[in-house]
Amino acid sequence: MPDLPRRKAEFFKSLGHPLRVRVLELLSERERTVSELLEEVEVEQPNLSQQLGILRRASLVSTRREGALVVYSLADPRMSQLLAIARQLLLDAAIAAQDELQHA
Amino acid sequence: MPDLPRRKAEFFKSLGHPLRVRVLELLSERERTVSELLEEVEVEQPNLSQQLGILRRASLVSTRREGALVVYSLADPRMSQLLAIARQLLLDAAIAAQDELQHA
DNA sequence: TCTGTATATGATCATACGATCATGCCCGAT
DNA sequence: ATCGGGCATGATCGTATGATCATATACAGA
Repeated sequence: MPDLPRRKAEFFKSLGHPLRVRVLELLSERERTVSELLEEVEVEQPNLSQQLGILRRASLVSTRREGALVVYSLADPRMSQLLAIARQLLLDAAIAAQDELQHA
Repeated sequence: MPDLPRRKAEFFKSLGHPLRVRVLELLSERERTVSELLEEVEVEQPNLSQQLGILRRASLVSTRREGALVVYSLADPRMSQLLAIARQLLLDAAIAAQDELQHA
């Protein structure tokens, strides 16, 4: 079990990109093929594929082939929880920032 | 509420560094002064301070001055939860990887 | 006010990351 | 067998990030 902080940082680093976060949120709803993802996320195909590769190598997502298509899904359902907590945290922080401004 | 995916990516990006993760985990236990942190984390002072600055600007930690010292603490207790989930996720992934090797 | 300790900031430089383009591979259909 | 769609990979290049060094600021005590 070597170097947990480092592994954890790798993990979070993989989450540190708007496109990758977007993909994970889409996959939180349901699994999708690459083409489906491609329709939702205004980027070029190689770019998406590159980012999917990063998520794959970080084991955040898993894939299976379905004929000519490749289906992506979350590797662990707790990823959804994690994203949800992050969302709440951010929303509350935003509200707090609002309040700051009000009282300034 | 502009650009939530982007903000979320910024958030995770802030977590994407071994030293910063380490600091957040130390702060999960209890608040600490910079010097206390410095004793635990084999890096030079300016380096630590730089990373603390990133955590501060991302509003992941808050600080207060105590005389000559500066005390750091988590800005939101849910950060601990989030780190805990990440830890579990990683541990399970590691175990799964082990099993793979066993059966290979 | 001067000094030392605690912490932060700026500059520099090497490395890592990501967008883009070109190309390669896999698969189903003809 | 070959052709076209669906996806992945490699190369290149601009930009962002982080380690390090030098220096600045804040504070306590003398």
